[in-house]
Amino acid sequence: MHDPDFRTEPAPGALTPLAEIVTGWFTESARNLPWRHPGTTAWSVLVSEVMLQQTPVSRVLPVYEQWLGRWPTPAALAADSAGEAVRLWGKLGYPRRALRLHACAVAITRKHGGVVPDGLTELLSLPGVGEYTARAVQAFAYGRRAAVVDTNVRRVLARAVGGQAQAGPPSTTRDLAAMEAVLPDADTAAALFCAAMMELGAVVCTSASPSCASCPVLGVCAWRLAGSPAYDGPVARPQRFAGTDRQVRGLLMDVLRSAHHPVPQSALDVVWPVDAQRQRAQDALVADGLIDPLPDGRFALPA
DNA sequence: GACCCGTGGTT
DNA sequence: TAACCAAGGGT
Repeated sequence: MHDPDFRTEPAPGALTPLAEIVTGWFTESARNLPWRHPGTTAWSVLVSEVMLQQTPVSRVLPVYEQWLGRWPTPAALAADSAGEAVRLWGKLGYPRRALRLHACAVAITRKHGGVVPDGLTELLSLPGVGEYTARAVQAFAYGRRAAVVDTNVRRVLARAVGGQAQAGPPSTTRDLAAMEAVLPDADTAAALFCAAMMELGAVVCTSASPSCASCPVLGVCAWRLAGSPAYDGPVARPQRFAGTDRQVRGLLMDVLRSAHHPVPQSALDVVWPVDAQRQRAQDALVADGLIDPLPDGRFALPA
């Protein structure tokens, strides 16, 4: 079978209108972010991607600079302690990411000759590197064609292509297929498109109140062309924070980060009045490897 | 798929 | 002010 009208068949290697517009816009107006600078290493891309997981750019920037200033290579971080990685992580949140990034540095140093791998399987085997981060490294560090799908890309695809106000529940299979369908064929064009889609979602096609009036994709957006119908899909239930174990864990870690020496149990006990919950959180942090119980009964960041 | 894991700015 | 939101990953 073939298309009876050859003129509707895009030329091999040609970009879709969406890709054409988004990449053109990105080339003109991309934010100036340090991990996009020329000379950025694969390691610095990996560090930035992990830090940016669930954390806004503005809060990542200072910590990113500190981390790479101190640990410019995986070997440099691997030679330091996990506790220092956690301490310099500061208040970025989800400190297990710091622990995993340190474990990444060790694995890269020992198993990959100090070079961040570029294969999907090798990347996915690294601690803290999932479907998003692995492909982000392939695309942004190595310029490879990879379907990079984060929350921004999911939202832009849902609107511009799917005609929906919001993205449905995440599904790696569906999400990757949706991105593959519009991803340019060539390596460089594909990587640029991924970055452009993320940027559009982060800056223009935002979650709550998108700036459609200034959107470069307005003319081809399926959602706008459909009259901006309201979202009718499933609604995720909100997650609380106040009073949860996560808050208690955060308070405990703040004590350990601030103290530059081991602390006694009493220093941890003062952060939360509910003994059972505080103890549960503390035990979980020990199990996670974020707190190191010393033989003398005191506690410290991991060695 | 559901749930857990931090933190702080914005609405 | 409570809820929402931010370049996800692991179990």
